[in-house]
Amino acid sequence: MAISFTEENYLKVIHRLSEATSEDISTNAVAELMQTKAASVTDMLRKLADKGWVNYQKYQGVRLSAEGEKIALSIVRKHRLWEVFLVDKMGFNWDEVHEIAEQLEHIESDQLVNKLDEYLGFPKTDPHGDPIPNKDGILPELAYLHLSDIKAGKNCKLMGVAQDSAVFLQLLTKLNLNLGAKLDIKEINEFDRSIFVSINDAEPIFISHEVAKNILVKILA
Amino acid sequence: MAISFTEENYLKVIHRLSEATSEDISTNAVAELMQTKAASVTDMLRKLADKGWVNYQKYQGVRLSAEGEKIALSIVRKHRLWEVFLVDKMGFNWDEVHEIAEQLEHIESDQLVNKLDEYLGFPKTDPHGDPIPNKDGILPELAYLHLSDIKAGKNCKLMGVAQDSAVFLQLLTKLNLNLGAKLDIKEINEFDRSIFVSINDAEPIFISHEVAKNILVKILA
DNA sequence: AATAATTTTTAGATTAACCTAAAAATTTAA
DNA sequence: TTAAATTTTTAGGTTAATCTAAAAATTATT
Repeated sequence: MAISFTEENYLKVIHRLSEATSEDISTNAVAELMQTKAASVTDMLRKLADKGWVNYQKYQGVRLSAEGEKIALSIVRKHRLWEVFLVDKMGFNWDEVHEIAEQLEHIESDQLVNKLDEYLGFPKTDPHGDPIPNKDGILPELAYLHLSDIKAGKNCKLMGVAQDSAVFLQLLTKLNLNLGAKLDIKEINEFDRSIFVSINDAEPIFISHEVAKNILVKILA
Repeated sequence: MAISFTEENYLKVIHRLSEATSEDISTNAVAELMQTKAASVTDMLRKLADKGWVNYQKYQGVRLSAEGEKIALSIVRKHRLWEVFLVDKMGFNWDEVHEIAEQLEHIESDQLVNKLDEYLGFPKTDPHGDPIPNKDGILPELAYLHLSDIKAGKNCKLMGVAQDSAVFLQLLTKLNLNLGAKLDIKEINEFDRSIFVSINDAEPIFISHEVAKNILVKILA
């Protein structure tokens, strides 16, 4: 089924918003990222739902279907591969490539994308460190970051631990710091480098720098 | 002034048709190449004329303005550079690249085009042997053709001679065959391969095959 | 030169993507 | 748990690019 430029951009935006939350995406959130009006978004969501690329119930928000997810990931893949091309081969700086990649991501040719991937040496991330989905739409496992290295204001997800001593793991359990937990870093105290963080949107608590050093996270897009 | 995808394609098609003739381009000719209907072409020609990219009088056909020519050449440049990229760097065959280049030619970034040009080593022709305009829209000088090898019906321009014997050059002067002369080949006689040709739009005269062999020309765009 | 054939243009619709303004549903707050 | 605020949808239009059918202009033919 044919897809337009605009439809691709909507799917991409819904995908981006979905990475930051597991909730349904609101019409207004899409409108803001698409730089358009809510009424236009409503029209488009109905159309995307008709085509089977999103699940949408009016007033209830939207999320990508499996098919829509696949399309969105292929656009992300193209965008990020072209960014690598622009920086590594064309000599652009990392901060100059976004707008050009926004255009290139719509070029239609699986053959080209796969040849480009090979030409670039199958890069795992784009110049901004964002992971590049492979040709099957799988995002590569990235090296995780230590929670202690994340800046205030970032959202991240708990992906692992750096030590598995019983006392440490028991402490994590007590604090509700389980695998997959969403961490919203509110503030980092200069004094003792302790972190004021909201876990799964609960009331923020303090975590010591020592604990944070041993928590592995990934930043949510 | 902003230009759409479709407008770019119209300019490109008008440019292509103009290369084959010095006459105004008909609505139907454009419609055929654009794979659209004459009525749609009429609408678009009016719009392109409003924007100053073509000279158009109804029922009289169309030709590119200087501004339109510049735009068309920049699209041709991008198309042909991307074709070189696809063949030389991506490993496509020369017969696989046209459709992809049709998409890539619309990517907007002078910086990218010029970096690509440099990356490819400033190629003079695309994989099909078509010349690539430089960044100023100038087509590189290609190896000239012998007038004796041009088909009837073609227009060309006298660019040089293949011998500089005095008697030959004197003959040319007598026939008004000077550098830069426009040659309109009306007919080629099968019997002695002599050519019936109009020089600078004057009444056609006969030129022997022997003379034609020593005249270098380029086909007019 | 008059008529026939062809080409081109006009007139009036259609589709995709957008808009504004008003109505309806949902969420928040009193 | 109503009322107020906010979000979302509907209704009705706009613009770019297209279409078909009919009218007008041009070109070709007798």
